[in-house]
Amino acid sequence: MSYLRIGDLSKRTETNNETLRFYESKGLLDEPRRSDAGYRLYTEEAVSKVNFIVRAKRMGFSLKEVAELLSLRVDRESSTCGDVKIMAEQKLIDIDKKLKELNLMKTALEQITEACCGGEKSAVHCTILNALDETS
Amino acid sequence: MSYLRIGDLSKRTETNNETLRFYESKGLLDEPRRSDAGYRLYTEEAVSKVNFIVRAKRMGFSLKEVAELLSLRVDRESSTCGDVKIMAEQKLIDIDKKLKELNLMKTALEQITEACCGGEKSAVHCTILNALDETS
DNA sequence: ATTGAGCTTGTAGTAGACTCTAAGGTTTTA
DNA sequence: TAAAACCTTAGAGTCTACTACAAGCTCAAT
Repeated sequence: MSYLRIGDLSKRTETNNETLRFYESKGLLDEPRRSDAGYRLYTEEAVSKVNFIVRAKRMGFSLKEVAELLSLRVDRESSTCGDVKIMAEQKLIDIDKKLKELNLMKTALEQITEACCGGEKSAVHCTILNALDETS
Repeated sequence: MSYLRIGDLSKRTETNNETLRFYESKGLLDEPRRSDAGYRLYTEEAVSKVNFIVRAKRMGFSLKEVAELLSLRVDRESSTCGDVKIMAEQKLIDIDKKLKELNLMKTALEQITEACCGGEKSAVHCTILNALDETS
């Protein structure tokens, strides 16, 4: 099929051309193939990769952490297991922590919407902090 | 009971004095009572509030968004329901989205650790992007 | 009473992550 | 074929969120 130019890639990934070049300069994206004129030519793989970066950033991971996540690569033959496993497990711990905290916030927000209009709760004042207190 | 000085508060909240003053300057923290000498005197409520800020930031919310979350306040009497409810529901949508994405990442990471050492999968190369592909 | 830890304000500096501009070459479309 | 839309690099500028002084006051402990 046909290649993607930087503008095509940015349109499909909630980014823009400058950001994509910036990610490349930071090593998050591989240097792509170039056309004769020097235009960057991307494959579909780049779309997945950029979308992953965008999502991971939204989760609160820094670009450095995103780079680490992307670098997790198990090669069965070269058996680089040790390091990869330790790192993946650490990231799993981070993610579980985020999941717990998000779930708490969710419960708190649900209590607020409930307290708001016609809920059972008779809260005179309901804030997210009150709601969290009642949650824990 | 006794008050908390800024150092006490920072020690209990994964922050430091400068950051707390910065948050105050940005309106995330109310201006606290002052001692005769002008020292900031905090209550236990401030501990909850700062801890909430720290957690929400870790979830990828910007300070602006954290301020919005903190401002969600239902007063039964003044019934400011409409706005609060709309905003809380929007934040719930954001949080659900983050939860979904985190869970996907979690599954992917688990596949990587599994592919790593002795798992059933016969992946020659396993990266987080491959794992995510197989997940979806 | 004095030393050291802790607090004050104000201002400047930094790191991370973009974002924009300039000057110019390329490709597409009317 | 010429305008409009797209691409290039290099470098400067911006925004967010701190972080680090400087100069000085206060509090607790020896």
